[in-house]
Amino acid sequence: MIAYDLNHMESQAIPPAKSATKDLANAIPADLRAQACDVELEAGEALFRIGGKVRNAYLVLSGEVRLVRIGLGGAEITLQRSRGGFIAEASLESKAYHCDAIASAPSKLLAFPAEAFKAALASDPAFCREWQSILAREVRKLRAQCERLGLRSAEERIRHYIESEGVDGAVELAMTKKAWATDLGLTHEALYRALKRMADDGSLRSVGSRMALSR
Amino acid sequence: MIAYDLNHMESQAIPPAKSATKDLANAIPADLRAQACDVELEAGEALFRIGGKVRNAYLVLSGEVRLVRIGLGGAEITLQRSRGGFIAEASLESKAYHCDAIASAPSKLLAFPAEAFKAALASDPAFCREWQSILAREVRKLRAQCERLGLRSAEERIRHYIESEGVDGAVELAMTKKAWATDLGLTHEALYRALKRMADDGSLRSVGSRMALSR
DNA sequence: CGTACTTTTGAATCGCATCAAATCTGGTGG
DNA sequence: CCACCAGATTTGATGCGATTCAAAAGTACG
Repeated sequence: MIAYDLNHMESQAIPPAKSATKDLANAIPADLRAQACDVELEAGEALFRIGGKVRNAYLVLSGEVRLVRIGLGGAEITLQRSRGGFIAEASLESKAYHCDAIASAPSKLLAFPAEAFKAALASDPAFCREWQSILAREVRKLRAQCERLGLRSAEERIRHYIESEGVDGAVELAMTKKAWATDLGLTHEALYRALKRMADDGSLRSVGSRMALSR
Repeated sequence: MIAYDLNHMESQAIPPAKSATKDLANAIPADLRAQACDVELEAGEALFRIGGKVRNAYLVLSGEVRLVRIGLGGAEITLQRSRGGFIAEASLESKAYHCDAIASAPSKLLAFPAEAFKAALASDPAFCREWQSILAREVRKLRAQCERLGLRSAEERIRHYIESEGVDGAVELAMTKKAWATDLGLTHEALYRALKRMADDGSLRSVGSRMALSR
C-alpha cells in the first residue's frame, strides 16, 4: 500500500459537475448508459492501481481524480487530473493500467464496462462521431492550455485565458479565483496581485466573476 | 494584411519530421493519401486565415506552424504550435476557421481534402479506430505536458519529463536541449543550469542525449 | 575553414513563491 | 436572527529561482 501526498487532497467536497460534464453524459447512447455503475470514492481512495486490468471507462461527475505514477525517488508524478469529464480514456486501448488513479477529494463517477464502451463506439456511428468530436475539443483546449502555461508572466497568462476562452475579450469565470489560479499555474496571491495591477492601470475591468479586457 | 511577430519566426529550417509523424502518415488509408497535396510554406507565410472556409485537413511534416489569434490590444495569442502531426484538426467540424495559421519556419505539409477526410473516417472503420487512437494519445500527451508546466521549478519539470516520457527513469532525447527547454517552458539557460546542478549532486546521469535519473 | 547554431558560464534584475495574517463571504446550526 | 466556521479574498514582507543580457567555447556542415 502506497501513501499518497496529502498536500494534494482537498479537505472539502468540490462543487458538482460543470455543465460540460452533463453534455458528455448526454452524448452516451442509452443502452450503454444503462450499463453504467455509480462509483463513489473518498479522498485518498484508489479507483484503480497500476498493473490492474482495464475493465471500465470512467466519467468523473464531481470531485477530483488524479492519475499518478510513483517516480524513482518515490516522488509522485501526476499525469492527469480530472474534475469532470472522462479520465484515463487513453487507457481504453491497453490491457492494464500504467498508473494509479486516486481521488483527491470525495468524488462521484460513472463506470462503463470497457467492452461495452468499445462495442458502442464500433457499432454506433453517431456515438463514434460524437466521441471523436469530444476528443478533438479536448485536444484543442489542452493545446491552448499548454501555450498559456508556456507564457512567463501572470498578466500574459490572464490575457491569454480571456482571449482564448472568452468572447470579445471577456469571460464569465465559472470557478473561484483560487481555482483559476491553479489552472493558470500561479499561486492565488500572484493572481490576485496581477488582477489588481491590471485593474489599476485600466487594462482589465472586473465585475464579480466577469472579466473584460480593455483597449 | 496582418504583420506577425517575427520573434516567433525561426530563422532556420527545422529538422525533418519525427518518427511519430511518419506513423501518422501510415495510418492514413491509401485512397485518401492519394488525394493529398503537398504544401510548402516560407517563414511568415499563412496556411489559412481567420474566416476562411475549411477545405483541408493538414499534416505538418517539417517546420513549424502556429495557430494564432489577434487579441484586443493587437497582441497575438498562440493557440497551438505544431512541429509535426496534424494541425487544426478540431476545425474539421467547423465551416470556417476561427484563427490564422502561420508558418514560423519554412515548412512542408500534406493537405487532405476535408470532405474526403471525413468520408474516410465514416466509411473506413479501421481508419476511424486509428484516428480515435491518435486523438487519445494526443490527449494523454498534452495532459502530461500541462501537469509538467504547472510544476514550479526547472528540476521538477525535468524529472516529470523523464519519468513520464521515458522508461525506467531514462529517456533518449529526440531534440536539442534548446528545443527541450522550450517544451519545458524554460529558457535554455535555465535548463542547462538545472541539468548541471542535477548532474553535480548526482541525481541525474547524462551521456550525450540520454538522460537517466538516479536513486 | 568559415558560418550558423548549440552549449555553456557569468552577472544583474525582477517577478513569483512562500510564509503570515487580516478581512470578507456564504452557509450552518442554535 | 445571530454567532460561528470554513474558505475565499486581500495585503505585506522576504528570498529564491528564473529571466535577461552578454559573451565565450564547442560543434555540425557545406
